[in-house]
Amino acid sequence: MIPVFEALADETRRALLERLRLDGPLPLSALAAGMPMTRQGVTKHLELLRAARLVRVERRGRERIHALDPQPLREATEWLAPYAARWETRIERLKQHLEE
Amino acid sequence: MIPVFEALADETRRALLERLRLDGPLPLSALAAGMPMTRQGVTKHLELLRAARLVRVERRGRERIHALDPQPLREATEWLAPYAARWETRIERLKQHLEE
DNA sequence: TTGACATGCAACCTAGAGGTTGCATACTGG
DNA sequence: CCAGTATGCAACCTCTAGGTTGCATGTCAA
Repeated sequence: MIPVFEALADETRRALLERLRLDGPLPLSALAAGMPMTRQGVTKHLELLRAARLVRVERRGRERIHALDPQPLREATEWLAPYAARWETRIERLKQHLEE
Repeated sequence: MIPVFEALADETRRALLERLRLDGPLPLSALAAGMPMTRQGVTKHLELLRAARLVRVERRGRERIHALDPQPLREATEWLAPYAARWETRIERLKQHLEE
């Protein structure tokens, strides 16, 4: 059980999550392409993201499709919420943004 | 320039931020008391939080008062916002499904 | 069937995070 | 002034995160 903030601490992992959010489910090879590291390096990051329940993996033929699961990010947002009260009336704008 | 998620990745640092949020500005000695580590250990974490602009330090006599600065947490919340849209729409879909 | 592609598995390397101990420095109150 | 409190500074230790290389396995396409 990897805490979500630990998973978010790494730039590579954040990039992977962004990629999955924008482009939808992808196989490892697609995720590894364009990354400044080896495929095996990306694999390790994906394993950690999976341990943090942020990605779900599903076999499809010889590929393994990785899909985003944003649910654990909710904990993170909820942890941050009380601090948001500190930076004051900006909350309203954020609320509106979230409701869109 | 420490990215904020890296600062949030450690349980001890999150505890320090919580403490500062709830109890207001505190000297190092007060923050170190009750922590399961040495004062110097706490110092290192506070230095990192300071590098991440999450705490401001101010000398007062022989004490150094540490105060929370929640501003950088806003970046974190904003980074998370688009993902929140995902679980919101999921909930909406679920609602609609249940209403059928 | 046979390459070629997608991935898994394991061993290995290295820098830095997270912690310690020991001592130095600075301020304060009586 | 002196003793105690608050903190800084530096060296050191250990473990693991983040990356590599090399090879094995499984699957598709012709």
